[in-house]
Amino acid sequence: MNRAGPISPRKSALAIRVARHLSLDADEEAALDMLEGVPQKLTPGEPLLTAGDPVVSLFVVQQGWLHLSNRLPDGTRQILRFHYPGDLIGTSSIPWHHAGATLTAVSDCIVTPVRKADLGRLFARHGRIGGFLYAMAAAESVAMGDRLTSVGRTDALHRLATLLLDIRARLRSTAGGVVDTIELPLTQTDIGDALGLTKVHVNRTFREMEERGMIARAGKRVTLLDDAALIAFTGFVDRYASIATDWLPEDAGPR
Amino acid sequence: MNRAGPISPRKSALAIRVARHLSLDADEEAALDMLEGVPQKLTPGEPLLTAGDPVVSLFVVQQGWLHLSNRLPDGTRQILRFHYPGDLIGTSSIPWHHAGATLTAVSDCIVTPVRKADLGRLFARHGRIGGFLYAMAAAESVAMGDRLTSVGRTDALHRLATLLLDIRARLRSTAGGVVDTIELPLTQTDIGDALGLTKVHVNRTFREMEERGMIARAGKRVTLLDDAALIAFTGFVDRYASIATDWLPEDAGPR
DNA sequence: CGCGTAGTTGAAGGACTTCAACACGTGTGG
DNA sequence: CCACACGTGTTGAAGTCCTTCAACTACGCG
Repeated sequence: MNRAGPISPRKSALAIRVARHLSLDADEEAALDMLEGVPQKLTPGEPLLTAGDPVVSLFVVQQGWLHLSNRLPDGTRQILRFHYPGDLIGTSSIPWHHAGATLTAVSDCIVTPVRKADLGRLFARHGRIGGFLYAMAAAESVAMGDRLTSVGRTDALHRLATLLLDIRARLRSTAGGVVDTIELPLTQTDIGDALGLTKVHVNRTFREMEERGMIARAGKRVTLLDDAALIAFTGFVDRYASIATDWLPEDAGPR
Repeated sequence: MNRAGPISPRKSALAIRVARHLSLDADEEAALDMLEGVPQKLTPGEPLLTAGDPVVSLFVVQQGWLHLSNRLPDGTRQILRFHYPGDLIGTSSIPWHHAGATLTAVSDCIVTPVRKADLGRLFARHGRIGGFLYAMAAAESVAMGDRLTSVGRTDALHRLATLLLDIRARLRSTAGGVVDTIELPLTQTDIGDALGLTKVHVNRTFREMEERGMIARAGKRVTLLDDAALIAFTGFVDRYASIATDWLPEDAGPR
């Protein structure tokens, strides 16, 4: 359960994220440091967890992108969300003993396992951290609601524009600085599976965005040309910009 | 913050649900009993929380249905999920100071407020309960993923069939017994907003389900005629049947 | 160089929407 | 007590956005 010292001397991306939102005492910090297991590498397209698999561990994304997806009996797929460094993933298997959906690496990834029982102890002993994880989950749930709204109620142009803004917002919040060019490791098929469209129509929609001067493309690189216009066009709201923790007690209190 | 004794002497639907999954000690039980405020009534169509409103309290559903929705600039609406007795709602406002989406009563409802700061204390002091709430949120998130998959990747017939099975499953898990006739308080416009369809097409789809012998209708009452066939048709999975808590410590431990 | 995957484009078809009208029930005020 | 308004449900006809099918091109890698 300890992290392998020589391999990864750095702090976990999750610990960093928690610490950015919550001032931790020594106990809490130690608990977070003990939480994750040995880092594990994934290559693009490699599944980490398949729906139905028995699960004893969740994972923390340290590097790279993954996506969470469902597959229907007829083989079609729906991508539910993308995950980035600092995300706790596999949470769809918490309420059951088997995975509720499939996790797949999009790019080269490094993830660290978190045993469910260890997460349980973290919740029981360091509930403020549990509260923060709850807030993170709530934010992701709202973001998924935005996606559902986009897929259920808008046309292809709006869906794609929203997705690009969403990805850009996530990259900004992890990369730190301002990003306006996105290096997309996704295929157009992937994008279609996220938006509820065919790859053919994704392609046509990209072209239309280009013709309208909304984006510029160069291979897998996409540049958003007019931020303000795109945000006005889609009504996009950045759900990751901040996570409130002022509803949690200031300190951990007596234990 | 105390429940008004004479008005509602019964246990909260949330406390009942937690106790069904977790064996609580006296401390935990007391904390749950202190959590909720004075019950509040809602009439059908009445908003409880509108996206953007400042929020200091979440709510527990004691009676009735509500739905969570987003509204787009052009006035169209997407219903994200329905909420039933025992659900903790308004969680989409936890990560922020303003509501992330709108909550509206579908039928006559009774809800009890939970102040965010009180929830924070519950997480900090009784982390096992926090863990259970986390698991509940994860299950709801998976259910929303199923809805997204349905809307993004299936036709109207599958979407409606899945929604009916989903509603039926929720009613079963709260009502206890087996239910095969559903009294729908929803308009066809509501259903369309949940499925990403127009009310016109919802109507045609109802008719087609009837013609195919999948359902029978009498006013707002819908009967599912062949369970096995419907489940096979949709690939429906009941996400509410059970919530695992064995990843949490057996007891609260020293505090 | 050849093979596989991803991207691109055209043409035809289909699922759903839009527009429009009417039916039905319920509550409300003249 | 009927007239009327209003929300909901229902149905038809026309239109549109997206899919399907089918090529063909571009790119990367053995």
